[in-house]
Amino acid sequence: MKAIVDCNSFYAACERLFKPSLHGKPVVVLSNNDGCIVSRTDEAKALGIQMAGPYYQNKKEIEENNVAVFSSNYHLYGDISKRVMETLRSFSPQVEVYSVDESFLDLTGIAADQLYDYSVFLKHTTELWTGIPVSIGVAPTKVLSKIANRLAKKDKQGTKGVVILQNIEQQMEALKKTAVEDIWGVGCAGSKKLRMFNINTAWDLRNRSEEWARKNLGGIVGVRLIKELNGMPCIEMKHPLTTKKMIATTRMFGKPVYELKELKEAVATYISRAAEKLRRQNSAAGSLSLFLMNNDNRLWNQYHPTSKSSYVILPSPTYLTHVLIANAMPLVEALYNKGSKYIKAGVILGNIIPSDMIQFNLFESEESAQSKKLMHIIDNVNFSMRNDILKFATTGTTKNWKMRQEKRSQRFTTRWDELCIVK
DNA sequence: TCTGGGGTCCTAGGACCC
DNA sequence: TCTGGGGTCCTAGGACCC
Repeated sequence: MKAIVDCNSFYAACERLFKPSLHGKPVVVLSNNDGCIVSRTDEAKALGIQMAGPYYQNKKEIEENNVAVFSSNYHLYGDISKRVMETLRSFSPQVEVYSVDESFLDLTGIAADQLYDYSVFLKHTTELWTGIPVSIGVAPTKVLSKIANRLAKKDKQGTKGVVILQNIEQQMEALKKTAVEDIWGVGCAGSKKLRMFNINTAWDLRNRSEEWARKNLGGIVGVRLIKELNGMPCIEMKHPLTTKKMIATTRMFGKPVYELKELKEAVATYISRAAEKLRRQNSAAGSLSLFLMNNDNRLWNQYHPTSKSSYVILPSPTYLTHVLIANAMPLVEALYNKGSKYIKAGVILGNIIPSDMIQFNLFESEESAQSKKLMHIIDNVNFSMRNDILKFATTGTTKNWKMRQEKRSQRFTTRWDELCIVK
């Protein structure tokens, strides 16, 4: 059996952790640039505040109801997430961290009649050790456990936050209660199609044949989904040490950018970030792609950005920040159009290989050994001091384009000077 | 005025090869 | 006049996830 453990309103819960006065009160957390609402407590949901809705559209509701608002504080959430995952690892030898706030656990070996008690104990321990409330779904497959989890979350009182789908009767009841759009793996396009076939619940879909799914539901993707709904595992637990196949850093600017110099600074900064992630997993990138997004074609106040992109295959895979920056700058120049109003940029590192598999070419100088040391020092200093104490000059010093985060809380757990003060 | 960021997987279609 | 079949690899783009 597989469990999915999902933190309830994770970002908002992290904020509450250090502001106990917010318990029982509505709280929302905003995306980068304070753009959208990305986390809401149950109290905020009850006020009708929509997930992923733009902040400014909900502002009135928020102010009238005294909703606490926070900008995203990724230092805090990342650190709390680690504590939660560490706790989960003491309950199962195989934990797959699926996202910042959820993990799959392999519960093979737990006796069927013990699953419920074990899950309840797991839930209580996690909440006791970390202060973050969680919901748990347990079932033979990942898709079914996601369905169980959703039901646990929806009815926290009735289920006590734990739902187990062991036998077919329990599964049938759960699937009948689940609309097709709420199935993990069925998105907007898929659900529209299913509704057209008069397939409205997960139970309806479960009873379709694999052949039908192959023809009408995206080939093998659909077949897998049907099997998983029928309790036959097709989506296996992922190995914890798998490395990323692409690494991206993309961001909206805090305010529009018109100058080439500023664009170059932003791109160089994003590359520094991406290269850090690359080195953290001991990889090198073989290609770099880059996009600039402008908002020149605004019609009737509509949000209609257009983006231009370009890429380069690197002469030899690398993890060196300055080499990546040097390769990217000509691309920025080529894409830049004077007079355009740029609102976003991004870099994506691809063709990723393990760094010890780099094949140096004939003309590689001894410089690379030096550079390797330099990267090591930069990463260590930046990791311990943070705030990019060491950086490349091309990343600029003014950063007019930096994102807005006007309501960010303290980084309570990762900075000495921002610790929580108890009177 | 104001609409996030970072990933994965799959498919179709083109280029190329023998 | 006649103009194959089968395979691989790569890229772009779509769909989906949190």
